[in-house]
Amino acid sequence: MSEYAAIISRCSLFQGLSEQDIRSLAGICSEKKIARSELIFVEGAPAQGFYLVAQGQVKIFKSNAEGKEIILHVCGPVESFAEVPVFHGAPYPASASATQASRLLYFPRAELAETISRHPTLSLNMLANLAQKLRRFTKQIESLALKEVPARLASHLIYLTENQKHPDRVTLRLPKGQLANLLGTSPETLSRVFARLTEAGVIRMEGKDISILDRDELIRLAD
Amino acid sequence: MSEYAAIISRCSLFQGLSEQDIRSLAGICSEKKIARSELIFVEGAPAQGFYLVAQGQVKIFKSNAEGKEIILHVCGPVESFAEVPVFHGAPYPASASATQASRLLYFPRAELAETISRHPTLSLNMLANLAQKLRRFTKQIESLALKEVPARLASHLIYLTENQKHPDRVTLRLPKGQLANLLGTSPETLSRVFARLTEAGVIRMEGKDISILDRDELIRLAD
DNA sequence: GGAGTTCCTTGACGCAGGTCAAAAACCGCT
DNA sequence: AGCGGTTTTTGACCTGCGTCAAGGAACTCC
Repeated sequence: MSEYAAIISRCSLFQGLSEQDIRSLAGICSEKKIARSELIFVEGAPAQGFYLVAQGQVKIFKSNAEGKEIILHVCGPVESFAEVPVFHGAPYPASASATQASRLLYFPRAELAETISRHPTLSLNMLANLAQKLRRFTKQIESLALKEVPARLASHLIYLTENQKHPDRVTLRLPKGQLANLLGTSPETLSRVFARLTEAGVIRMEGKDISILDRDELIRLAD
Repeated sequence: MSEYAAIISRCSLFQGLSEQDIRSLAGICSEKKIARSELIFVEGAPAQGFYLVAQGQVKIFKSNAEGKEIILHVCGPVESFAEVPVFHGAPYPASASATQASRLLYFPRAELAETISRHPTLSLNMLANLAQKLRRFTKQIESLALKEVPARLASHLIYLTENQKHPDRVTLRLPKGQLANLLGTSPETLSRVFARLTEAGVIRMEGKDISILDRDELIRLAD
């Protein structure tokens, strides 16, 4: 099995496809190497396909004229992004750039369309995938509109501990400044909130490694 | 053609289906009458199907313990909501209630699954539909995180004028207090911002009817 | 080892907007 | 027309957090 096929077969989008289908997808896609902090596409650019992260990490974000940015999503290996524009010729609704040097697989829209229509499984996977993203956005909107920064941070920390071996220890996969953008706040404010949580004995920080000392309190803070 | 079939055939989800399919869908669904401000479902409740608005208006929202709420979406006639849970047994991610007395068509998940898998067109419609909603959420997140209230209101007003006959006149379909929830602010703040815009000669208000006097300025304010 | 970079923290300050309270306008009903 | 209920407006007050500025800390590259 080719390396591309191996990556593709591990992506949730393509679960349940035959080995032959995977091979044909591997034939369709092309590889892109992206340097750290390089732009992959900008909001408003015409969209011709979607991406799958093979290695590295990518952020999807919006920014305004003053350079303030909000991160919508962070994608690691075997996650896909920019599927949305595939379904109506519209331009990308947000920008993407690499937070680490990355290797991506790119699937052009045109070649993909045929595969999708031939495979009900694939449509259903994509539906589940989009539905999942909608849920996450829902949570993010709720956070921004209804919670203040300490609650947002608390629920993010709890979220990070979920689906993970050790329940009381997390490692941030993002620099703190970027985490601030993800939570819709400023680095300064985030730093202060971290300090307060440490002060209160709820967490302990060593660089990007965080220990949860009082999970119950964290849950209470998250609302 | 039955009344249900007529409504179903006007919904974007079901475009391109045969008349016979529409009839079979009409057979699947059931009608629910909902009084103004009645709850349709609450966040966290198990989800067994999705809805289509036949008459009236429904809001999808989240609220926290203190009763603060953020409106995620407002649906009018021939719009569908709560499609997301159809694709994974998960509970509703938000609550829904009627902002006006409404009649809804309800499609149970189980009966629907069969129809979906039989109709690639339907999957593609749903994909387009979900993609559309993702775009809207993207905008909402951007608004909340990157813009202040006047900019949010300005872009909402501009949005309302789009897809509409008269470009300089809009009628709010929501009470102002609810609009505040949609924009992620309080009725008091919204009222003040409206007053400032009127003062500045950008708009004129007569109850729920708003005239745009200076569209360019509104666009500038929206960022 | 020193000189940039990039990232993080801390302090001081100001303001957008949330909250509380009360008045005013509006609405459907009888 | 008048009444009880919502909805909207206005004023006064207060606070969370964004911003500016400056100092550390950690990492990379000669």
